[in-house]
Amino acid sequence: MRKGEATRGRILTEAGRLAAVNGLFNTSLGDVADCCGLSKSGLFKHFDCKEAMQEAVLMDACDRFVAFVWVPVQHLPSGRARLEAIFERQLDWETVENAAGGCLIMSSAVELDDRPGPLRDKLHDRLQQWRRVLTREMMALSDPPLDYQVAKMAAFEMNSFLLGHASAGRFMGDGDAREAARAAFRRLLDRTERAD
Amino acid sequence: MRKGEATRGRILTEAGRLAAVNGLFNTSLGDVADCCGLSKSGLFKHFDCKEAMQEAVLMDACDRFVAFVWVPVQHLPSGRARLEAIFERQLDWETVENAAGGCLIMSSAVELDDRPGPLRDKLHDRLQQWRRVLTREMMALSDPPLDYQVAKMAAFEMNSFLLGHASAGRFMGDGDAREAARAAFRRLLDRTERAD
DNA sequence: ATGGAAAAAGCACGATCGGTTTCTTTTTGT
DNA sequence: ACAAAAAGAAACCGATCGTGCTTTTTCCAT
Repeated sequence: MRKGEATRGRILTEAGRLAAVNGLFNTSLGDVADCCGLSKSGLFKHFDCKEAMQEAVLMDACDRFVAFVWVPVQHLPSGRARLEAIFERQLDWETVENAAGGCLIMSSAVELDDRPGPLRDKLHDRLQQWRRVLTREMMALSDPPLDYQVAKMAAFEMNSFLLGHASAGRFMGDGDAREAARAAFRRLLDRTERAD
Repeated sequence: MRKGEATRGRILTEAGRLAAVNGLFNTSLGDVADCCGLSKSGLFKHFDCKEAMQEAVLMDACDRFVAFVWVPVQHLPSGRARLEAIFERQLDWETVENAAGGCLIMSSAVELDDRPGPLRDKLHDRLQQWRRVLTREMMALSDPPLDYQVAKMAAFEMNSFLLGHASAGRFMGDGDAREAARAAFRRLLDRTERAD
C-alpha cells in the first residue's frame, strides 16, 4: 500500500509536465502512461476516470506552487521583504521549475475560463485564496496597515506584472522580461509605501 | 465562386468562437461543421488540412482585433488620447466582442507557447508587431518623444494590466476588474508623462 | 522465511471519435 | 443549359477512453 502512492506521485508530476505543454484537455492517458513507463490501464487504476486524474494533477500543481512560493517565505516577517521574496519565487516558478510548458495553473485557468464544472470551481477557489493572501500581505506593507481597497489594487498590479512576465518572457521570447517585471514591481512597492 | 467565400467567412467566425471556448487544438472539425450547419466533408473542402484551418481562424482573429482596436483610433492624434482609446477598446475586445470564451489570441498564445511550428511563428509575428505599435505610441506620449527603453517598459506595464484584467475579470469573476485595470493604466500614464 | 492476500501492472478488447479521402449530388453563375 | 463550384454521404484508419480479466509484485502475518 506504499508503492502505489509513489507511482501515483510520479504520475501526477509527469502528467503535470505533459499537461503544461499540451494543455490539460489535450493530454491523453496513453501519452501519460508512456511517459511514466506504465501501461494505459496500469495507470488508469489509480483514478476513477480521466477527469479525476485531471483534478488530481491540477490540485497537485497547486500544492507544489504553495510549497515552492509560499512555504520558503513564511519565516520572513510580513512586509516588503516578504512581498519581494514572493514575487521573486513566483518569477522562478515560471522559469526554472516549469522549464517546459510554462505554469500549468495559468494555462489551465485560460483553458477552464469558460468550462463550468468541478475542475473550474476547484481551481477558482485556490486562486482566489491566493489572491486573498497577496492582498493581506500587501496591507502589511506599512504600519498602520494599508486600506483594503488600496492593497487590493496593488495586488492586482502585482499579479498583472507576473502575467506580463509570463507572456513576454515565455511566448514573446523577450529576454528582458524578468528585469522588466522586477522593475515594475519595485516601483509599485515604492509608490504604495509612499502613499501610505 | 462567391458563395464559397461567404461560407468560408462563416466558418472562420464560428470556428473562432468555438476555439475561444474549447481551445484551438480541442475543436474538432465535426463540432465546427455542426455549428455551421455543414457536413464534415463539405466544410473540409475549404481548407487543405486542419492546421490550415487553424491558421486561417487565428489570422482572421488577428485581423478582427486590428479592425476593432486599431482602426477606430487611427484618426486620433498620437499621444495620451489615442493611448487611452486603445486601452479602452482592448478592454471592450475582451468583454463585449468576445463574450463567450475570451480572447482567442490570448488563449492561443498560451496554448502555443511551447509548440514550435508555423502557427506559433505567425502569431508571434503579429503580437510582436502589435507590441512595437504600442511602444511607438507610448513614445509619443510627450514631446520630445520618450526614451525608447522607458516607453518599452511602459508598454510592458500596459500589456500587463490588460492581461490582469482578463485574468481577474474573466476567470476570477471580479466585477471591479475593469475599473482596476483602468485606474492602474491612468496612473501609469500620469507618472510616465511626469517623468518625461 | 515464506505463503497467501491484496495491490499494482499488463494485455487485449470494444466503442467512439477525429481527420482525411473518394465519390456523388446539388447549387450556382453565365 | 452546362460547366464549375459547393456541399453531402459513406467509409477508412488511426488514436483514445474506458473495461474486464490475467499476471506479477509487494507486503504482512504466521
